[in-house]
Amino acid sequence: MRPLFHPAVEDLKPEAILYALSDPERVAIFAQIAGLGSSGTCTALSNLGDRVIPKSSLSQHMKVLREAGLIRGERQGVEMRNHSRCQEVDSRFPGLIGAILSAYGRPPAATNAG
Amino acid sequence: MRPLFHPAVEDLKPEAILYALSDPERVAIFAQIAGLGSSGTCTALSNLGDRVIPKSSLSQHMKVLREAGLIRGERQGVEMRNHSRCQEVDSRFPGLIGAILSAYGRPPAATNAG
DNA sequence: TTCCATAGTTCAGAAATTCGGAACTGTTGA
DNA sequence: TCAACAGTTCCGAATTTCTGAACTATGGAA
Repeated sequence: MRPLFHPAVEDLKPEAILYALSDPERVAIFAQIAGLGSSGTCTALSNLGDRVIPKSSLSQHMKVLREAGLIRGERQGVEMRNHSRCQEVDSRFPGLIGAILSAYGRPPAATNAG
Repeated sequence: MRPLFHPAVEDLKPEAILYALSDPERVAIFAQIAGLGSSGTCTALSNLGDRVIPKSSLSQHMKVLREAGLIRGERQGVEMRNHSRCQEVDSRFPGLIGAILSAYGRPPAATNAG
């Protein structure tokens, strides 16, 4: 398995972020991770909505979020701890994540994306 | 040719807006329309970037922007006048368009999206 | 060490989407 | 009636997405 790729803050691309968050399922995942403040495992994120996301699909979703720079994933034992990169993204694109989450009716926690 | 579809403000979907603006070519088109303040024809929008967009592709792009509720197109004689729906979108999702255009390095005019 | 369970990734084929040239529609003007 | 023009629709090729199955990696038990 190849190591996970995480873009540097200066390499963040708005199109990747918008694309990643143009899928409600990914938004639910991201909002959960960002809302927790802490990390979350993939498995814990697989049944947020009205269906159970197949794990191969979930893995793809996580990859899209990761490569857009929205989350950081690091292996911890058997599982993967995912946490949001809201502050980094916000430093690069101020207000973007907040506006997006608000539009989805998922008001961001001030400490995470404000 | 079927009549153009434009969603009502209350039917705007964040996912459609983010998807539409996850393509830099569409962002360029939208920014041009929004920035003009006035309307623009499709043809005038076809060579904004570093390539000429084929007109069938351009037509698709316009459709995506239109159906996301970002622009309104109305036939005027032979051509189509397109104008932005920034204010309507902004009334529904405050700050969203501004944050997105800013992230793309296309600061929105205050009168159009603020 | 070997085996098993768990967490997540990668593979691969089917389904869906996107791209763009060619054909078409609708409007204007000669 | 015809030609020119603006934009849409069609349709086949290329790309992307989806997801079950196979695989990798880690940890714990025997």
